[in-house]
Amino acid sequence: MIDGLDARILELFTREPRIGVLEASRRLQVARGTVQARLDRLRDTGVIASLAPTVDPAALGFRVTAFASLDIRQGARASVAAHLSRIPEVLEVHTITGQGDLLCRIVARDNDDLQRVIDDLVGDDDIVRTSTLIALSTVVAPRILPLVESAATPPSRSWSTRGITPGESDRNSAVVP
Amino acid sequence: MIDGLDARILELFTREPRIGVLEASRRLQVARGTVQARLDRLRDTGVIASLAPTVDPAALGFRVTAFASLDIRQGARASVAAHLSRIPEVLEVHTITGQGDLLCRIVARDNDDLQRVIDDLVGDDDIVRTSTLIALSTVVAPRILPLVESAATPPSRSWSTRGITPGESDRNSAVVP
DNA sequence: AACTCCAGTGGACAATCTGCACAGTGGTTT
DNA sequence: AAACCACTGTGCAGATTGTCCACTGGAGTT
Repeated sequence: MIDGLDARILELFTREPRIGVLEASRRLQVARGTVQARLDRLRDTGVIASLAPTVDPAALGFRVTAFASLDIRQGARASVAAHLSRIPEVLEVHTITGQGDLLCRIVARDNDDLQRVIDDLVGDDDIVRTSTLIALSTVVAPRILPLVESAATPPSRSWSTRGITPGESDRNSAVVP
Repeated sequence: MIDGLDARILELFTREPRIGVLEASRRLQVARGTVQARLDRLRDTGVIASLAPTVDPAALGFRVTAFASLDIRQGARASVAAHLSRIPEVLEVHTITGQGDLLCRIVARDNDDLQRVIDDLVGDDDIVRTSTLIALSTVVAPRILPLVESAATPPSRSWSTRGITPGESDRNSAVVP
């Protein structure tokens, strides 16, 4: 899906988001248009899902993160989903295999507040049982770069054979106006 | 921590990241400097944790998401953490309460590939037991705006009393040069 | 009541960047 | 061989950014 240059672009923009296309092209030793085209394609293909700023719930005062596993009544998935999406502290919900039916990522201001959120959570009669795991500390913070690099493995791809290796940028003769 | 204007700024930049400070100030009916100052402060206070592009693992070919709960040997947390951070498919790890000791968010190319990732995962002898939950579907996609809105305390705060209500922007007389 | 503090306003400036276009090059594919 | 495609280097107009400035008005303080 992506090649080494894409990975380097993603890495650069992840580390220094405000860098801009022009400066990025300088750092990567490629033409500005190339970086621009790559970025456009990365957005078009969905690799770059969003350019939205990442908001830290902790900085908003929600210092507790927890994962709640919910057992729900058969066929009530949709209604439970609607219920959950109405709770702001529910950041993410997945259907999962295993004992539980749903796994929610939730936040709260503190442990007492977490109780309130959980009470909100289980306010739906279609939720049969819940089990909550409180995140005590973050061992590996959310990251994506290692995966990006591992996804870029093949040094060359059909739609991008050149521009991978740094230092070959001025091989073309310049266009004389 | 944040007020209504901050929330509206975050919402605007989340929905339309490429909007720019100038256009944002027009939409929000406030002075450009205000938006700029708010954004600076949101970054300084950590509310905006990052401006990095959000990369979608699925678009990189990692279509399977799973959560792995790991029981680890006493006191081996640090070494296990190091082990986990060496695996690119491990996107996030938390220490948790409850039966397991660690909760990992992992991705893989497909179900077979997930087995490989899990094998990598349990390659550490300090990991005693694992239990994996595969995410079958996303019921509520990762989101933050509802929380932002709920965090936006009453219309006024100590360091931001004005500029909340639209339509009052041109109340001040202009500075005549 | 007078005063200070602070966030917001409207404006101005230079410097920079973006979006877009173009022709030429060279590797790959048909 | 011809077509195709990605990349390069370049140019340009328009827009935006970063950073000043002086002033206004509300809130809290002395």
